[in-house]
Amino acid sequence: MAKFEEVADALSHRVRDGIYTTSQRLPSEYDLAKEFGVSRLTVRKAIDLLIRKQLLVKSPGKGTYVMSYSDKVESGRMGLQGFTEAAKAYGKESRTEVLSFGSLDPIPEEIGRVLGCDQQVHKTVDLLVRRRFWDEEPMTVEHVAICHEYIDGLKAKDFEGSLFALLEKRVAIAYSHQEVEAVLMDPDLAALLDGKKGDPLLLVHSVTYTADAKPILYDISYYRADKYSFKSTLTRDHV
Amino acid sequence: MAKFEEVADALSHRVRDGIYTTSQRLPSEYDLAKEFGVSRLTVRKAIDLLIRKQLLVKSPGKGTYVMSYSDKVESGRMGLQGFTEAAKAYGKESRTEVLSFGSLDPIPEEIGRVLGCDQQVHKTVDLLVRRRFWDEEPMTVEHVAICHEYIDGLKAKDFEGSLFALLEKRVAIAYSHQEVEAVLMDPDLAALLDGKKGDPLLLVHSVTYTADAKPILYDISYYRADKYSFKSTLTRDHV
DNA sequence: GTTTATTTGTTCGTATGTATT
DNA sequence: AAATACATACGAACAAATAAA
Repeated sequence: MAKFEEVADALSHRVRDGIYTTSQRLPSEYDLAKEFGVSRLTVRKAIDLLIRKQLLVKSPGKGTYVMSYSDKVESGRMGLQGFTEAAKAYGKESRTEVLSFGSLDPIPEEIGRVLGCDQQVHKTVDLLVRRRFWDEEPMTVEHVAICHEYIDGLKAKDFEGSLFALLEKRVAIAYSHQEVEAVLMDPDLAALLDGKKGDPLLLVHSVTYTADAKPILYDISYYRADKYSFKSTLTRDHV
Repeated sequence: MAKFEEVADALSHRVRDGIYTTSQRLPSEYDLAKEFGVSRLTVRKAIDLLIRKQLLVKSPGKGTYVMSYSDKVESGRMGLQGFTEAAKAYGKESRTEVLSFGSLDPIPEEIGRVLGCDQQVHKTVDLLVRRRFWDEEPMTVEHVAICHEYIDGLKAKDFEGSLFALLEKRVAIAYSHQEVEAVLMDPDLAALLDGKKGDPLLLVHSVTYTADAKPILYDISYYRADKYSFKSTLTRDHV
């Protein structure tokens, strides 16, 4: 582990242990550098990391403070993660049922455009449909269009766990663009999600990319609104 | 403007002008440092800024790449901003109607806890209810509980513009915790939002804080789902 | 109200380590 | 194995913002 990560670890433990608490000012960068026996730049990198993790905030000329947070688990605090990983973080059981898996042909126009099929001829895209349970209650139905190259050789049964964990054995996942809408349940979804027509749903479209900005998958998911919400922390960048 | 911001500006212009395009590798940090006549650290800071702004992505040992993005405007790309500011960024007209404004008494338990009224006796909280239009269509109804100290002396009429702009004259806004849910419209909201009972709505709770992590306001907003969605970019932090 | 001390912000130069091709 | 590119780390100095004397 790098030095600045060790310092960041020590600082975040102090926050969790209550040595530094919400709204309290941390020691100055000079003092922390002296205490940890590192340069001030290293302390600044450690603090930057904890700001990116949304644990601290800074104010020029004033100091560094612990960010307020609720006791509830917030998905945004942990960055991009899949359903299985989120469930584990909550200490909940999750289970996944593969409803269908196979080649997507023909490829719908929007999916083809987003996944870059126009730039690459003969590109194959697979469609995976899954239903996911949270503590044995049906929570979400997802349709995932995945570029074949990243899941070549895999079978339906292989997708019963975390898709992200599976993909990361083959490719570095970097980021997702996500859009959240509210819609109403139709009869098909009602049957799958144990609800009824007209119930509220969160509809989430997302596209996930590699570190060199190549698309990996296009996901359309429906979440039961009474069981799921999206949390995030937005910062005001003075740009 | 600092040097690293000038470099960041130049780089982002090159991205917008298509000199560097999606999935293309940028010149190395050394080369950019030489070209701009600055140290490599300055280039790294510029790149870091553009990564925070979600314009670039890096991969160790490989290089720096332009992040894929859609042509659509994304609120997440611009960080924390209010309705008025978002409308301006879209080039849309927005209008705000103040439905009510006055002291909130008694203060509901949850709001009091979040705004820190338990730590500070005799704290006053005001309630502001507004309806907001987007291109002359009713888009959202918001209930905002604001700590009185930040809006002392202001009148209902003062809240017809951007609340953030108003607050920033008095206090530095740093971040918001936000939660998005899907719910159904009730008759009261239907009348205000020009919809009907049972239409889908996005319900957003948010709490906004200062840079030293003190709460400023608690906001509960209802957005017409057919007119509004939340976009964000999540990154996979390898932590 | 001005000065002074504190704290964060910026920038350089330099060296070495690690990951990828 | 070598070249390239990013990652980490140190020391030093000055600038800018804030708060307290």
